[in-house]
Amino acid sequence: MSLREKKKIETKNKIFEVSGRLFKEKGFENTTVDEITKEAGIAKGTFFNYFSTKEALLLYFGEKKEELVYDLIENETMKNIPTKEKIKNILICLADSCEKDKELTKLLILEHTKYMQHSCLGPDECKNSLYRLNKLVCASLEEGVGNKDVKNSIDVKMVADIITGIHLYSLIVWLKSDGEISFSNSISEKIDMLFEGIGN
Amino acid sequence: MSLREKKKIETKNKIFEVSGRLFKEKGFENTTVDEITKEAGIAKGTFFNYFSTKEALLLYFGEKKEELVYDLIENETMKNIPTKEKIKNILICLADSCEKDKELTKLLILEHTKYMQHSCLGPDECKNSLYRLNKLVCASLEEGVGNKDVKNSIDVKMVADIITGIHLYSLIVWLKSDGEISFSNSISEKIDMLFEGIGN
DNA sequence: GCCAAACTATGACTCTAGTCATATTTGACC
DNA sequence: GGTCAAATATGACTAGAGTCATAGTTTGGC
Repeated sequence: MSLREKKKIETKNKIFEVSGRLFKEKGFENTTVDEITKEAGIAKGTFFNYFSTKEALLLYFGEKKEELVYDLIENETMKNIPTKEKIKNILICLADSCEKDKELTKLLILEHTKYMQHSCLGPDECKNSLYRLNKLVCASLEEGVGNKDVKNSIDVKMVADIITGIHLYSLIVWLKSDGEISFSNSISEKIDMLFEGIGN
Repeated sequence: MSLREKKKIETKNKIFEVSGRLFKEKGFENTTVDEITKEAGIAKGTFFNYFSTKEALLLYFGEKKEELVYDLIENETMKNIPTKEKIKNILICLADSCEKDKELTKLLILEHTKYMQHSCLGPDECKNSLYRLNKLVCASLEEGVGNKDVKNSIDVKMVADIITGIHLYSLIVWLKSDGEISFSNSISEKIDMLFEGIGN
């Protein structure tokens, strides 16, 4: 590795490390790019050579976090268990990961909502965690139709959308709550309802 | 009405009118508060006497829009029809309203997400359209349990959350699409699935 | 009509994200 | 180890949201 490459990685890590500390200390909004660069010992302009906006840095934190959780989820999808359990497990993995850092989760939801609108990326290229979840659920459901765990009359994509929606709104309710609700518990019960139906 | 009150209403309307035109012409982001105030013939500081932030103005547009749609929805809730149909109708009303101005809907989703996090308002005081929907659906479901349209073993609040989630994610998918999808159609099918269940 | 208090308008100012022309550093080649 | 081009760093600068001390207006009581 060349000196140039080494320095680049070092600087990016320095920004990541310093900003992580500052965000925890004073929150994302109350930390300025000026502070980050001063603490990191670089010029302000340099920051923007590494992250196109302050929000892009936040998304980078999100990516790092997702790398971890999607490894766990990958594992779950391999298992040979009933479809309902598999989908529950996927959602619980995600929920657990969110529960580990509520503040970051809040900020990321906001950023993802923002980028959802501005980016011209279709659902497929988009790195957004929701789309990723949607595709995983879709795959599990297709498997479920094959296994006869799931009615074969349904439109798999539509059900994946329902489940993604359940995840998203449960997340929002949990974020708004003061910690008395468990995100993963509430998700699990909702999936049961969807499988069994609510009508008489 | 005193002169003072009259002037206040006049100024607020002027801001509303001018900004509505500018937002349509060049979009929300590309319109500055400076431009709005110049066109409206007031000083910049005055703007902030009426709307605490530029985003608050956007939320005001949202409120005006919601006033209209919630009148229609109110009507639907009065009708004596099967619970499933009633809930579908509520969601379709909302969807139709969103479909009338996609750009505004996009911006409002973002603002609501933002305010969801900052405001310390609980679900009850919050004007957020999602919470309002949630409560309406909750009421219809309770009625449905009474009518035996809906299983009485279910947790009504939880099902209302599922339905709100379906609405939210369908909205997001529709916003991202290039108009080929109909928001209200997709919602309707999803509600059928929830009532019938997807499991075998 | 006059006055003080309450309310409203004003625009210069601050704060911060993001830009960009310029300066510095690095690496490849001779 | 000198030279050039590409990559990277720099910080003065711009733009736009939001603040606030001050100036101006309205009102109600006398």
